[in-house]
Amino acid sequence: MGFSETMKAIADPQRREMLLLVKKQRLRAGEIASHFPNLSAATVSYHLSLLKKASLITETKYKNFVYYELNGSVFEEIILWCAQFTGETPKPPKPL
Amino acid sequence: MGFSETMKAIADPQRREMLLLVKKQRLRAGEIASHFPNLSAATVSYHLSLLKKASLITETKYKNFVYYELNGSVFEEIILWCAQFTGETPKPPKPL
DNA sequence: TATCTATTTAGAATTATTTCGAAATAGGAG
DNA sequence: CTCCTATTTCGAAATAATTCTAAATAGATA
Repeated sequence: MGFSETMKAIADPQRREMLLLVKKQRLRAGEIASHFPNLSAATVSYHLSLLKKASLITETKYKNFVYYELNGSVFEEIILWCAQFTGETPKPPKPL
Repeated sequence: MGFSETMKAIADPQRREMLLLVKKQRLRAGEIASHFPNLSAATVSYHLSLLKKASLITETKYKNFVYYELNGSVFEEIILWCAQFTGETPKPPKPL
């Protein structure tokens, strides 16, 4: 997926919370959903599908469970993109 | 502003293009708008206001012009946030 | 096979974002 | 003071994102 979709996925605080959950350990969809008592399982599934489309997580099916885990490599691309905006010539503020 | 607003601001490709423009040099709102022939000046002003609320750019008023320039420091915060998801224990994929 | 559990998909309602044209603001020029 | 230029704000229309319930899917178990 493209950079826009990745950033959009990360822009949502509930999806960021999901990333933190699967960072610690591989989890089933239902275990993730149970961390969000105010969301339906269908809504959590929707958010997970966005994270998966953005390659931020991967899924593995086993028995009738779906396991999700983090894919850390995409974050390195984001870091590279951000780095072009940091540190470059501290630019003394010239008068207009 | 919060992290969500910052990421949401960056998630839009037109706003990212604006960031690249003001990275090179401080520009007036009208100069930025002229890089987007398919957008009205009002729309560009709206996007710039989002970037400003996210502290990704700063504005300076002089005569009846408004100058925008990049604020690189926010990108360092994004990099720090992303770094927590990279490199941590390459995690051999265990069987389920 | 019939049924149960885990999860996703479909469809609809709600809310948020993007965009425009028109009007408002602000400062400079005549 | 009056007009002009640069930019933003307002209000409305179009588009996209989020959420739900209900139905569908898939695999396990009795």
